[in-house]
Amino acid sequence: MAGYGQFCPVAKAMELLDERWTMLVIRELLCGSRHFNDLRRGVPRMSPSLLSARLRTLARAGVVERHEDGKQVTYLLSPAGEQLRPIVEALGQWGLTWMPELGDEDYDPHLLMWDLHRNVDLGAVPPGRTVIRFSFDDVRAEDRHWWVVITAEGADLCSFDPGHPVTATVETDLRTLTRIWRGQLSWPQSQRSGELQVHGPTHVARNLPRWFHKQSILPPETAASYAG
Amino acid sequence: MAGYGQFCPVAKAMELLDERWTMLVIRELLCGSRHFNDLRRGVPRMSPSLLSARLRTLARAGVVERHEDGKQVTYLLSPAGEQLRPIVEALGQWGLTWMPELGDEDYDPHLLMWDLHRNVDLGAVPPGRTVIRFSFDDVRAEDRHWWVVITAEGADLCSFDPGHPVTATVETDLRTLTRIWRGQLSWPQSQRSGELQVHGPTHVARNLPRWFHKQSILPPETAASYAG
DNA sequence: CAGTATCCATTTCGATACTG
DNA sequence: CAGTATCGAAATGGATACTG
Repeated sequence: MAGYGQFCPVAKAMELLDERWTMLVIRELLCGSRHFNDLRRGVPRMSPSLLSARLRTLARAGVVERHEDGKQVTYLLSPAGEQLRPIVEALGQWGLTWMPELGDEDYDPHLLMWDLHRNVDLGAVPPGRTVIRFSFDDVRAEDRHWWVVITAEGADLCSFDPGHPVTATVETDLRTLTRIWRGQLSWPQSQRSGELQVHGPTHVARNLPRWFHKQSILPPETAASYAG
Repeated sequence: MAGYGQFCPVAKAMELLDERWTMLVIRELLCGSRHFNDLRRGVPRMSPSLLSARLRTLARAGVVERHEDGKQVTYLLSPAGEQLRPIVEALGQWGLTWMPELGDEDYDPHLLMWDLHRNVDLGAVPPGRTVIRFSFDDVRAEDRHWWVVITAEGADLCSFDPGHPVTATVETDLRTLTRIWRGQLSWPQSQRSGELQVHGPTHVARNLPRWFHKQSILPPETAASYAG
């Protein structure tokens, strides 16, 4: 894609940032994804070659730093990339306010659970192992059940029964949990209406909403402690 | 172009905003352009059909309002569009800081003079008619000379001699004035180095930098008073 | 002034398969 | 794990001319 041929700094910024997927890759990096396959999970509809191309472009532009530590490849935002954080947050806030409608395509249990599990507030969850099963009654069998396994080390996401005893079960539909997660609906509200039910010990049912709490976009230090 | 298939508000915002040219059209509207051909002057490399398509998309999304007053068609930002102002400003600041390099393609006397003339601080210019001629010694003859005619009513831009007596002449090269205008170089600095010369009465030479002063992005009321 | 219409070159992207 | 390779379909948009 050609540039805009304008000296305007907005134009120069958008030459880089308005390419398809680019802002979402940056969002993933802001959320703490550091490795190629982590990033892929955040943008699963993006082909790996395109993700690779975008990362190269961002690195060339000085927004992303690519580090090779032996076999391990790590992508980090440079200071320039880090300074996009308030912009990405503002775009998210704007999107939530002014483009609140979702299409059928936008509901995705993989993406939802991936985002939920990486926003577990480890400090809020009781010590020991906690296993929460999520079940979506309106999703095809294959993607219906999810397990979030929380220990002091972090939170893991499974799409199959990991075998540990389940602490509590959340039964709902994909739209409801998505709307809660986007901040358009509250947990208690949806529990009262019956759209979402938590089965398990009372204290768990009461506190669970606090365990999954979307930080707007996690600062990198915080995100690092979640790496799993 | 298909959407992203993500519930993330950033993704929903970018589905609209990351299409090529879209942010520049919004920038133009933020600067106070209200009519099709005004907008074209701000994005001259965009084909009219594409501009038309983008305006339609933005109107459908509720970011732009299209008003027909008789034959006159006016485009205005809706509240949703207006709330993009801080984002566009932040993108400009980010672009200036982190993508400061310009390519040869980015230097454009038309665009520069168009932007300069619409940022004249009418209150700072002495009463009566003031005519400033700008001459770029490194631009092909056709686009070398520009006249900015300032009266109480507003500032007009001519690419031909309008015939009025010239109050002062600015001689420089396109790169220098572009860099000044982007805030990467100061007027006095470039005058000292000789890259820019103002020929005319001393008080004019001294004050002229204050007459052209880029407001980051003009609020609409202010912009309206410049419409001409 | 405010756009439409047309048309094709180019780009871009998605899908899929494959590799060290 | 971290990508590359390939390929074709789709769409994107640039150029130009034209209209009420």
